Amino acid sequence: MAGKALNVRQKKVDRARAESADDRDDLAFHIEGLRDHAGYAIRRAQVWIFQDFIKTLAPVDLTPAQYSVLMVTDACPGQTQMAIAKRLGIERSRMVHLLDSLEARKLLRRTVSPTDRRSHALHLTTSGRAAMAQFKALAGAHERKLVEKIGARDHAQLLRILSAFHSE
Amino acid sequence: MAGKALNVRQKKVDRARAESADDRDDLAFHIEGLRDHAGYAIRRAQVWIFQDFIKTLAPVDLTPAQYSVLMVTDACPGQTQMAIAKRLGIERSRMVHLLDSLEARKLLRRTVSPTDRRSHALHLTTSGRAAMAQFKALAGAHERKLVEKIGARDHAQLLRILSAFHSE
DNA sequence: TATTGTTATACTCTATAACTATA
DNA sequence: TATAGTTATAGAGTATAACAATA
Repeated sequence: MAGKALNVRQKKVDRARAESADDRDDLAFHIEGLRDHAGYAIRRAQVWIFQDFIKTLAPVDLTPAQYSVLMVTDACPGQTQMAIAKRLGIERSRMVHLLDSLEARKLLRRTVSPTDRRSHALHLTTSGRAAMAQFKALAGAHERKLVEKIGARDHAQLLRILSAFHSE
Repeated sequence: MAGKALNVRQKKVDRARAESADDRDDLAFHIEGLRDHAGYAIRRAQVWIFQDFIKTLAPVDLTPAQYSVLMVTDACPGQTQMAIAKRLGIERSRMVHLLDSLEARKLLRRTVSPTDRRSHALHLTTSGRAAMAQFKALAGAHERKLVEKIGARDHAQLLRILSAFHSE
């Protein structure tokens, strides 16, 4: 690579940083400055996980966001758009389009709340509830691929550590 | 110019903070179906971490992506755009705009490589190198806030677990 | 022919503001 | 007045494709 000579010169200038950079790949080693930043690591992880989720659920054409709305609606029917949007950290204007797509596919429907006619209560349709079995199976297959990649023990650790962010 | 983007980002952060600790209704329990999905957990974590990074580095108006490019260029000067983009998982067309912004601020400069005149070698400017001390200090302050939130032990565990994604 | 950097387009997601219909 | 849902717009980020200069 073109940067090798320059890198050697840099080692002389900054001996402390270059001490163990001998025959390892330049960039691979020098990314070390970012290795202590969880933000960088978590971005790489999210890219991998979301890409695998989308790929695994391609047969049913569901994104992570769509799946999360279906899961919460299935588990807790009758909630309003706003309640679910807040809970999942989805903007309410974004939620409109998300629900439009799910309603167009007859997986979910909005009904005007009898107690507050401004609100829309959300319910899965009969076919939506039936489809959840396949959705969950595919999501489970995705999660198992992640377990395969990082190991069951670290997977459990990861979920435990990240649970600190659920209520933010 | 840069101040506008900064202001917008800051508003986002302030609003997120203001609404953070409000609603613990029955949805909190029913989110359980997503509890076993690392993708959901990791998205929530990334939102928190990136918002805190942006807020903490607001005085110098640097995004996580800009910071990562500066860090790698500082540690390993003379690399080409493509080499750094590949390493950081940034699209090469996106990298063009990132470098435009950093070059406009005189933090970094592109020079035509003498060995391959298609390539641009990247170096920090003198003022860019000098500014890195403050950037690193602020990024360190951000990371300490994360350590405060999840604990030093889990922070170390998190970095170790997520390192599995660095080479993907 | 292949690659580097660049430009352009389309699409997704986020943030914001305005509008309506209710409350 | 305030809130739920909707619509519209602007800003980032991502994914592609095409192009010129160079290898």
